[in-house]
Amino acid sequence: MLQRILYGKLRRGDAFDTEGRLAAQFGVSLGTVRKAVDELVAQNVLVRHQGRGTFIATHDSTAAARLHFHVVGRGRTPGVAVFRQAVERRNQAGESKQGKNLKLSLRASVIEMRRTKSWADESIMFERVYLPARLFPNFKRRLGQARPVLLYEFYEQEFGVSVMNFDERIRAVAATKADSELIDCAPGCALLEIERTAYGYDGTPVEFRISRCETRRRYYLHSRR
Amino acid sequence: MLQRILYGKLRRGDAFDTEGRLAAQFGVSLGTVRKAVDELVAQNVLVRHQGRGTFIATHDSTAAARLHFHVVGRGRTPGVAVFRQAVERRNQAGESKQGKNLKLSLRASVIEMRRTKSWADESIMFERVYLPARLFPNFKRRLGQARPVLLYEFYEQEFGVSVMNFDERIRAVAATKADSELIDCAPGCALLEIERTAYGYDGTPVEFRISRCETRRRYYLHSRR
DNA sequence: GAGTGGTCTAGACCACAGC
DNA sequence: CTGTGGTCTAGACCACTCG
Repeated sequence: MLQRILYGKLRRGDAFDTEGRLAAQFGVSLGTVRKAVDELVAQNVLVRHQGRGTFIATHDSTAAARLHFHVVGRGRTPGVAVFRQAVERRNQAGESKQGKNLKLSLRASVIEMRRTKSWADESIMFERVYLPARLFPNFKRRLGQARPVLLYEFYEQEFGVSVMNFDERIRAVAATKADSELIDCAPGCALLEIERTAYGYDGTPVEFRISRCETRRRYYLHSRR
Repeated sequence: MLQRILYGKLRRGDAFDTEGRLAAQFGVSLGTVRKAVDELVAQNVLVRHQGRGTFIATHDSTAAARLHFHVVGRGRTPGVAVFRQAVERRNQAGESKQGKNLKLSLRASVIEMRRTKSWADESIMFERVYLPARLFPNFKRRLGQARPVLLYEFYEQEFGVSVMNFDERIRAVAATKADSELIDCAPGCALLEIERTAYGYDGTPVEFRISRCETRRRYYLHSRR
């Protein structure tokens, strides 16, 4: 019910309607509206601020970043920086793993982005990111020289694409020679491979990403508390 | 508020009080009770069944197992079996990693269990499990010849210890020679190392576990949907 | 049919933010 | 001071389960 409003015109971060107004608009009681809003808050769609109002959640908050950023340093705080970033466009979605994971039709076009991440002068991660071109028009031009670390914030601000959920499939793999040139590790050393599919409001895949990460001084954290 | 009742006498799986009765007992209205119960349901403490009543959640349900079992096969369904299991008791908690993770005092005693898991005739996982002996009296005797696959179900039924939450820290490591004798893989091959701390109702650590897992035909799944 | 949870209503009062 | 969300109340009616 409330999802309809989100699809409409509102941008993330905007104030949402008052609970009282919503009750009137939908012709239901306040308690019912509160329950519906509660559910959307639980799904990180809305954020409440007592005395101020209800707002549409954004990705720039540290809380949201924590939901999507799972590799953390052992001990000291991380100093993340993006090292290298290259963008390419492909028209071959169809049979590839990326196309399947993004649930694209055979000839839909896909944007590919490669980047490495550094952590305190050490190159620790190599990522390949795939996006359905349909959702990200003029991607290369809009990216320009910017090298955003938080991609989801960038997607949201530039394209209105919000990541709500994800699946991650994690494996241990041996570094290839190519890996060892991009990540500070010897060929054959153990790397974490994280394959992620990210989904939007409506459950459509909006990003597919494969990351390889060196984990001698960091780890992937999965917490349920 | 309702936690108090759980600490009391009720066993898991038991029927819980009626919402109406709870409202009367606590001197609050039905709506308030419903909200409180909602929260406990969200935390997997209670389960509602319309028309039957509210029950204390158990670990034997497949849903609960899915919350705690993250390594899944690629494609076909898994046939899990426990291969080997050894129990040992130690009186040295203190300075060890296990002791720290279980937040034990220096001289508290710790139970150690080692086991391997097989999946379709292939040995794929080696686990070391550490338990605070205080919570698991007569562990070795009570285990007897049983080799439970679902340890959490066993903890719950035999000791009344319930796992509610966890942290998992995941790394990629190279198999040692010892690993390769327990897991079907060559020395040096990449393994997933999963370090888990499990917590009870009150947030106390009740189990610490280190697993090494071969991931050529399976992966660790982390899903937020 | 009696008892349970599931959903909803139309109010009340409080805590907090911002002018 | 006004408007917002936060919490609570005391009912109502429905859907489901089980004897």
